[in-house]
Amino acid sequence: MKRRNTATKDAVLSVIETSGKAMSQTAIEEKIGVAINRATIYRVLNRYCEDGILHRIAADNGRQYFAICVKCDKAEESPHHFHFRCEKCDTIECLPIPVNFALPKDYQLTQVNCVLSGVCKDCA
Amino acid sequence: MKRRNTATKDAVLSVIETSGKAMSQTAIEEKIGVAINRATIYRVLNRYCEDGILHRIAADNGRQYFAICVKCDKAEESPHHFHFRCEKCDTIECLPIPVNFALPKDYQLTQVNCVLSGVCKDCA
DNA sequence: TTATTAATGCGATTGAGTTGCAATAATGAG
DNA sequence: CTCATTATTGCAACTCAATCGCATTAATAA
Repeated sequence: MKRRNTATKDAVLSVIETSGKAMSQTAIEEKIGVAINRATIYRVLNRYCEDGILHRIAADNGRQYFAICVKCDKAEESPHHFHFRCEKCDTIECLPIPVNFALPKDYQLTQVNCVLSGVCKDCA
Repeated sequence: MKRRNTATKDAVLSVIETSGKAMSQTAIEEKIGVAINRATIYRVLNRYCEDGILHRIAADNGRQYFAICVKCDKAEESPHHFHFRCEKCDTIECLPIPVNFALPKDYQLTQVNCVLSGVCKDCA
């Protein structure tokens, strides 16, 4: 299914880029300025994830956050990193800390989701 | 608020103990045999978490899982470990792999939630 | 045995995320 | 540029996990 360029898609990506952090649908809707339907935002986010533009973080508050990871397209040896969710400003940022582990024999890995929570340096 | 002993509480803990893994409310309700209200199960689970009997794992499928961690009461230096969620049998197990990281300056940590997903050794 | 109040069941509610469907609009062909 | 195709959007309804209010039940201590 070929993608089309729309103002909505650009606006969503732009808001996330500007924030420099991972954002939830709610946060995006608040910051985006124009009125965009909730379902549309989710669809845009999901498409970006499919296309490898964004990555999805499942936070311990049960919500999904979406981030542009600069490392994603660089084919690094350690694509998995920790995330930090600030309970005060409700944002998630990608920490430059690789996640290291040795999975036991016969386990097959498809997803890594590591989120540390607390108060970030800006809110401390 | 003083706790009271009830058959429900014992049954919930027993099911989790028997499974040896982390379980969701749904899984507990299925396995427990007797009919216990959904809200009650959640309340029991939340109370056990408050009391330090269980710990809560927020999985990347958006659901909560509850586990008895044998290490919880041993005051280890590394209480945080990885969890593995099997996408086939829908269980989560605590892996004996410590989570190591050095949080940047001025960050305050309150929660660690690390979940690896894929197929476990029993389902491979 | 009785009073206190924690625990439970039920139904309603919240909140995140998804889906069906009709309307709109981006793109490529002519 | 015009038109047809179909991706995208908005809206409303819906699913699912989890919570909450309230009346009822039952564990505990006096």
